[in-house]
Amino acid sequence: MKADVERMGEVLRSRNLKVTKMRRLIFEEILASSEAHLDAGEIHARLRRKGKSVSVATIYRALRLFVRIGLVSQVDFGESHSHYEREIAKAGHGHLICLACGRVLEFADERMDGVIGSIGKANAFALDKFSLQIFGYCRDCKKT
Amino acid sequence: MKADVERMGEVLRSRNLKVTKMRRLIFEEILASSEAHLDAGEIHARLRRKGKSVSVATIYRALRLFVRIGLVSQVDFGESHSHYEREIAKAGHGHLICLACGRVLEFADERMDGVIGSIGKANAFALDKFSLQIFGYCRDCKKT
DNA sequence: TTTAATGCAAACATTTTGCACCCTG
DNA sequence: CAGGGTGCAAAATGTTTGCATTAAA
Repeated sequence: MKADVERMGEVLRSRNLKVTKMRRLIFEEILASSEAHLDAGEIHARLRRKGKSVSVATIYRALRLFVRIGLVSQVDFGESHSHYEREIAKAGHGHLICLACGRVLEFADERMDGVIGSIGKANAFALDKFSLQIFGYCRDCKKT
Repeated sequence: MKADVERMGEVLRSRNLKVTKMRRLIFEEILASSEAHLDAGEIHARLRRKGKSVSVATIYRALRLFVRIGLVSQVDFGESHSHYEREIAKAGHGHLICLACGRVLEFADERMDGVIGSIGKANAFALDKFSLQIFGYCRDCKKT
């Protein structure tokens, strides 16, 4: 986690971008709540609760930047806003979203990469990334 | 296509919903431009161009309804708004999105369903649907 | 006729921008 | 101290809602 923040510094410096207090706070918040798949509003609320007041504009600017330089990835769970998580290298990584309680589970299945690679090849696409959301009902919710 | 519109009528009637002129126009527009993966604004613009003025509220209400009753599916290409396409039964259906020109290609790969089914099982999820977007550069754009 | 659907405009939610000021490098 | 970063508030998007009116069944 501390190492991640240091890496953030390196990545920023290597691009002549500044390592500011706000960027550190925002990035740390994403790391600290990796389970939660935070959205911009939630990041704002959590920082505020800790007495760190950061303007929403700064949060959105930082998030966009983090995504652009590959520190964070932007994910969509079928809502009207995006969520953000630390960029994960794991192969075949995606999310299972419960339609009842909203819970989000991560998964990683190496078979995905193979299938997606061949889909790309079949369509003459140079692949960059993919985004897979699986919707259903989680263990607890499917009972009811 | 005409058959599809009739099916729309049946589905609506079976739920005591009304088969209105506006709903027909909106649904026909989605069918007619199935390649285009229209968004709400585009549907509004196309209908207006044809001299059919439909309020945006009606378009959004119809789209939400169509999605709810399974006539249309809502897809997300990483933009700030949704696109809509006729609900497609094809197994393992997803989209390839070109990061340069924005072109959207559909694909269907039966292997996907197997992989996704086993991911669901492994996580005790009762699957409902999935959404897969693959981002990259299309044949034309990857050259440059 | 009765009930759902529509249009309009206002309200909302999310994200972006312009600009004066501030801080990191 | 130069140039990027921040805050604020206003604007831009995208979508939803309340309410009076219209049109299916």
